[in-house]
Amino acid sequence: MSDTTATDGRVIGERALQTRRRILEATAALLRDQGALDVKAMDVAREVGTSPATFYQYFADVEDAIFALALELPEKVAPIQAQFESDWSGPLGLDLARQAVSDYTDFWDENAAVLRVLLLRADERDERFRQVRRDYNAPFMTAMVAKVRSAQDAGRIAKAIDAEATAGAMLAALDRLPNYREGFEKRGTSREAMIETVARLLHSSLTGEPLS
Amino acid sequence: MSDTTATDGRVIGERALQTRRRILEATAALLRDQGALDVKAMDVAREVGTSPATFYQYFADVEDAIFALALELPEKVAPIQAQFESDWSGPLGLDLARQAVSDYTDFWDENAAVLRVLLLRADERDERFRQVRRDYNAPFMTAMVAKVRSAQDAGRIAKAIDAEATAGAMLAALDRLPNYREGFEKRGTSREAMIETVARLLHSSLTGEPLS
DNA sequence: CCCGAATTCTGACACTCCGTCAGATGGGCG
DNA sequence: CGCCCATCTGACGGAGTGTCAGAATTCGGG
Repeated sequence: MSDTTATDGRVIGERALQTRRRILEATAALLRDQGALDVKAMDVAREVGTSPATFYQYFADVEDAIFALALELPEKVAPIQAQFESDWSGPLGLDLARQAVSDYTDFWDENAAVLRVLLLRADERDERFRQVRRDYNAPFMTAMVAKVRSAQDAGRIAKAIDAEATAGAMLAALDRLPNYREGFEKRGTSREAMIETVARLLHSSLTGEPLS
Repeated sequence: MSDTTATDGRVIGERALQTRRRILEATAALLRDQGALDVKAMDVAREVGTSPATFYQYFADVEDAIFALALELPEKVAPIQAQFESDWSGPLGLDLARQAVSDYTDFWDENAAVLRVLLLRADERDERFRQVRRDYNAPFMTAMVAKVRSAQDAGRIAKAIDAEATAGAMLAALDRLPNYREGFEKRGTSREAMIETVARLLHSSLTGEPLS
């Protein structure tokens, strides 16, 4: 694990680490409140109560600070990824799926602002955000692909189905649906109903067991 | 249908409409090439070969120009939405689903840059982008919800499934997967395989017919 | 064809933000 | 206490933002 450095490359000490951390927190807060297009380096500096020059001591620009926040996501999401590795076939499978979907939804709610930028910049083909997205997605994908493959071996899912594409589609649903939650709730679909449904879709699509 | 106006509210004529159009095209091009966070009003003006002041005559800022581009999407996507309204049950259903998924994927590939900002700003709770997202999504949602409901009435999908959430999950897959295409192709999943798989997932989840 | 009025465009400006220094500050250690 | 080095910042040139007043262009009527 490499040490944290300033923009000029030098390894930084304890006081600087704290400053850097405060800058990251302020960036995250502004991202939540104002959206990705409106966060200015100068706003962050003001929020932290420091000079703009200090911001540039630690980050090349605002995007670079958001990138640093994105780097912290794979680690935070690891326990949830682990839940996707258990065996979801059999009578308890749906319960496991439900728990996994619920936890992943919570995770999204807490980290939505950073996740949105991560996905946006990766979609826009920025190589370093892509790398983080890969690290973030890979454990989900691997686990879900394995489920589909084993359902295919058991003859419960057609061979014409592509395991990777199926896993990708399920991850897509998990990543976009939290963003639609508010709209759903306005139209009478509760959080619980959403989780229940997505869990069943996931469970059915990954294990090949019928939608009931 | 209301007339197009300048930022000061006056209705504009033919020459101005053309200028506005050129500004929009330049904005779309820069959005594709540089990503949402990097488009400057001045870049757009340079690209069009006009003074920055002209840009501000038609749009309050860059986001406003992107919003104008987003406003054109619902109309462009209408023919594809119509494809979701046909009956997908029976032996031809899967073919119809395949065609719909293929066309929607093409649409995404052509309009990805604007769609990404539309979704981002709507996710970030910007009210006017939300309104456009609603207009854009509603026909898809209505059509897909109807399919699920009728499959539920026929007993092929459990009542515990929420029709809206199912439709939302499928739309989520359709909206995010084009962004993963490149990564999939690098790992050996062709565009055709992806469309085939998503079509089957859609077909199965919306009609309740087995995944084979 | 020319003129005046309406429309469209832009130079110029004040302001804010960006990004980089050289040098000031300050906390820990001998 | 005083030195040293990590850390911070004032100050600056450059770029982007957003707004005018007035210049340029178009167009209809005479």
